[in-house]
Amino acid sequence: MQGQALPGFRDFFPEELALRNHIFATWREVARRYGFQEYDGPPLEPLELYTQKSGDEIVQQLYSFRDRGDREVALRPEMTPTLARMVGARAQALKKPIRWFSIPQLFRYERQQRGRLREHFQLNMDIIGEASPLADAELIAAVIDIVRAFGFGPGEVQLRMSDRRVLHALLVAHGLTEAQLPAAYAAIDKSERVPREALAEQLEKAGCAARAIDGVFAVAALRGLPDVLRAVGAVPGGRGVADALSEAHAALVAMGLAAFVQIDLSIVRGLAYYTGIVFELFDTAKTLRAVCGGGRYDGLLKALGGVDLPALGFGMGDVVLGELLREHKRSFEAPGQLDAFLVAVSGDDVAPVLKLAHELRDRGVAVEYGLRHAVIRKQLELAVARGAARAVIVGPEERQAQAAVVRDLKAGTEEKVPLTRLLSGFFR
RNA sequence: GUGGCUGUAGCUCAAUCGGUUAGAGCGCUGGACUGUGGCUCCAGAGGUUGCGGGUUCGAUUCCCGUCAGCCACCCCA
Repeated sequence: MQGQALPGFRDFFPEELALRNHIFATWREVARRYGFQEYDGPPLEPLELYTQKSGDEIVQQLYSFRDRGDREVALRPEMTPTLARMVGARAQALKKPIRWFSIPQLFRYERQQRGRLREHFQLNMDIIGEASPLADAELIAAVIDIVRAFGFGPGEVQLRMSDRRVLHALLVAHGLTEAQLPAAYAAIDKSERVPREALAEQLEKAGCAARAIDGVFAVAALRGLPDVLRAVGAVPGGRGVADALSEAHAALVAMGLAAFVQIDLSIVRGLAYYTGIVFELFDTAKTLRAVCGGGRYDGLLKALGGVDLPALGFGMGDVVLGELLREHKRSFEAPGQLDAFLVAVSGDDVAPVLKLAHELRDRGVAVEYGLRHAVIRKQLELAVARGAARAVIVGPEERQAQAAVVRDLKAGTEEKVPLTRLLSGFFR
């Protein structure tokens, strides 16, 4: 063993890169359908870009170091600060709403687990400069269409959505103070995985009264728009706070995507900067981590020192998605298959095969041949192993006839084809 | 960063109570079938049993450390 890639980093063997490329191609295709433009930024950024608003504790999770120019730098853990800078630089000139996407490789220095490496690729789609809930619905629809494009239905994946404004109003109505809200959000976020007693204990430590704690669990248990609207309608200050959630949901219903969507107030999202609708996509078996998460972060661009524009976005990583695809055995057509493998019967046929191969390649046909002359059986073996659709056999008899024998390697049938036809239209 | 479980060939696994030369299937390479692949047969390559130390006459097996993977915590891209 010559050693391996660093912990949490991946080598991509051809089959694995084929899967990655398939994922990227699907992402780009859906982004194109939704009219998003692709952008990118540097993988290495100044450390302050991530510490200035997130606090120093995040440095623990960052892949950071001091470079030769004595600068504190970090491999990007997320794309949003870069996006904020780029948008800020041209905010005046860009027509709103801005619809951009990117597929950055992101880095995190933490112990790896399944679905969680130190590096991954993540589709980011963001809409900037639009406060309407239709923007939220637009992004959620894109998420759903991506998994649909991979062949998943509502029985396999579900998108769960909530709204920070609704959570805020309900929690305050239950007697929680602003200072207690982060603890409450954390408890709600974990309400499905962690026993209630343990969460109650943590809320007590945060200073929550017993009635408030019951309120937190009541809020976390709310499912479905009717129940949410009823809860909101019953509290003071609840008027209108669920309008955006209702409108976005109605838009998704209008698009015909209702079967994929659940209103679920246990969805919070960990990041503190979310200000409105938040959502996550899960496999229904719930054996994996969230496939995707996102939401509205209206104050973030300004906080990052940029322009004050409403914004929302989501991230979808290639690791969990890849596991989901593998788990459901979603196959795909491996690209780059050979159109033909040329076979030289005798040593005298090698030069004609080279000539034919190059002429075919000039015409865009994917062609390979044996790099050392061998018996026909060996050449055909290699042709099959390479996944060639056809073998083109050139021997003394065929050369005499200005033709070649084309063998269909799947069907096992053969036909004699004139060289002129091989070079014009037989393959493409 | 903390705790638990695991580690034998490229892959899936075997090896009696601690017993001497660590095996098998698949895959890979070569050969037989001599102008046609998948089948069959023959042969071969490939291992510091993750690594280091300890106990023992003897360690894949028992103990310690370390590294890596998995799981939980932390955290959530």
